Amino acid sequence: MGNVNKADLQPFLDRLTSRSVLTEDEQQAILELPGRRELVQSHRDIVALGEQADHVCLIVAGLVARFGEDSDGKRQITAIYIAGDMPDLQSVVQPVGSSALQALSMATILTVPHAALRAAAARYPALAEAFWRDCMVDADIFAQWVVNVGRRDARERVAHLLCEMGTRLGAGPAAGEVVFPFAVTQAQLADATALTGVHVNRTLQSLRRARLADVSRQAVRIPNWNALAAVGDFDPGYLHANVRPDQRLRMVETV
Amino acid sequence: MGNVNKADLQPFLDRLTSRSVLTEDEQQAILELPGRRELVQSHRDIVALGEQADHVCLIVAGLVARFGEDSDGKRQITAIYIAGDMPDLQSVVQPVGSSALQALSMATILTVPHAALRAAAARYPALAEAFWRDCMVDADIFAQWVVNVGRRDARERVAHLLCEMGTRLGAGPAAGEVVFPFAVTQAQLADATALTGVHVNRTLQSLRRARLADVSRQAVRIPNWNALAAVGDFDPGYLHANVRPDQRLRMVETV
DNA sequence: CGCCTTCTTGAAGGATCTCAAGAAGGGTGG
DNA sequence: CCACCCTTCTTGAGATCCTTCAAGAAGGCG
Repeated sequence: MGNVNKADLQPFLDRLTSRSVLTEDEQQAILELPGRRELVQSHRDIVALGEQADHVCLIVAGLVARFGEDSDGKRQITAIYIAGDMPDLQSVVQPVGSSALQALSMATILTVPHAALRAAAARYPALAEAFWRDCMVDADIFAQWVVNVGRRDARERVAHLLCEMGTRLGAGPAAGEVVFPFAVTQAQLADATALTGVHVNRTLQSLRRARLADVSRQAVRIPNWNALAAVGDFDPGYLHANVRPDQRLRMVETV
Repeated sequence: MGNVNKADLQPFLDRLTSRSVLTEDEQQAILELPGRRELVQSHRDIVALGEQADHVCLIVAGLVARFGEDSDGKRQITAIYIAGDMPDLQSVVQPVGSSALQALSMATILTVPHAALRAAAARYPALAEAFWRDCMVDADIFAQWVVNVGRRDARERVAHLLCEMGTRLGAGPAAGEVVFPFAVTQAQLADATALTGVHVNRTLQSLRRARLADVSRQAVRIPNWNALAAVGDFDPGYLHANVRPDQRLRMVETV
């Protein structure tokens, strides 16, 4: 489906440099990663359950989710990934995963060989560090997701999820109205919040009536960010987004 | 209090080498890590919420949990750590965490300076790799925890948790009766399973009546491991425990 | 135009929570 | 060694949030 384009890798590099300090050379090494562009249809597996991979995928466009599954087929989304994310970066170091990756909507991905990432990490320890750090942010999000699903009621859960996605997509927080694209079905929201589709529907209606959030098939409109964040008990710290430049990290020396 | 003992570090090294291939020198570097032994009372914070740490903690004995908290004070355990675990290893690369670490029972820990771990990782890239890998196993456990809390009912949830802890503590799976020490209160089980203490109590009674598990304040007795695993829909793959020696991983070259 | 997915609504049932209070257990000091 | 206290465990009854089941409406795409 076509070869890699530097523009495809830029969002991933931006993601890394938003939290880690990288030299010019190190940044260049990221932009020069090889990869193959692919188009994935909605509901199609990108990584199947238990599959042993020799490449990772970088999301260029669209939404991708990590799925866990109960034996009686009840699905649970454990993470949602957006453009610039490398959802299975951990497979570089742990090739057999225990969950599946599936496109939530039509998505464009870039597959990058493990070998290339390992070579880059071996050449530049700061890249290994940045990779590790990025994975730990994902782990923080997992932990927060447990709290969300475990300790909040339907309305709070949905509100929290909308705030998380709005923040990660760079739309919030903001004083006025916030609108961001978020093309998921109510059934997918149900899989993410551990509710049923029916109850997600009623919850979205309730949020809309309360003028807290208006979720359509294409986008989310949040008239008052702070009000929704209060309902969802949302504290963005765990996302490690919007890190101030002087707080970006680098432990290793420059080679 | 008191100084580090090599015997304290051995379980951590065993944990690392159970999944990663390390040379003699690398193993020695782990065993020579400096640290301070400390005793932590039950219910005491080891790492407070949002605290910036300059050291990690290694559990020598006892149980430690990662806590998330709702704004109205409802607590949720997002992970339980046992002897040999380094619950905040990720802080080496991400020093400000977004959750607290608290002792579930009286625990002995070893505090190890970040500087020492960073030096070891810089000297031996295979150690950095092993650290990263270990963190990713924890992340896999988080993801599974989301499924557990999100998609299983009370009985399944408790059964799954018991199987997970039994497996991690090296007691299961086994054909006959399995007994392992697990000193938690019902309130703590409730925090872990996202139930109330009252309902955990009734659920434990139900498991006991069904001869599936007998949970006391000190230990867990599982008369029939496979039966409990079936109830809890437990598939141990995500724990990456009991990895065959030939499946242990090393990506980097030896220095 | 017709089909298939997604959304919407109603009604009934159930799993879990909340509130309340008493029993049991473990440790401490007199 | 007993008395006391505080934590933990246990039990009951009523309330509630969410699910399940069912069916029709709306929306998108060939």
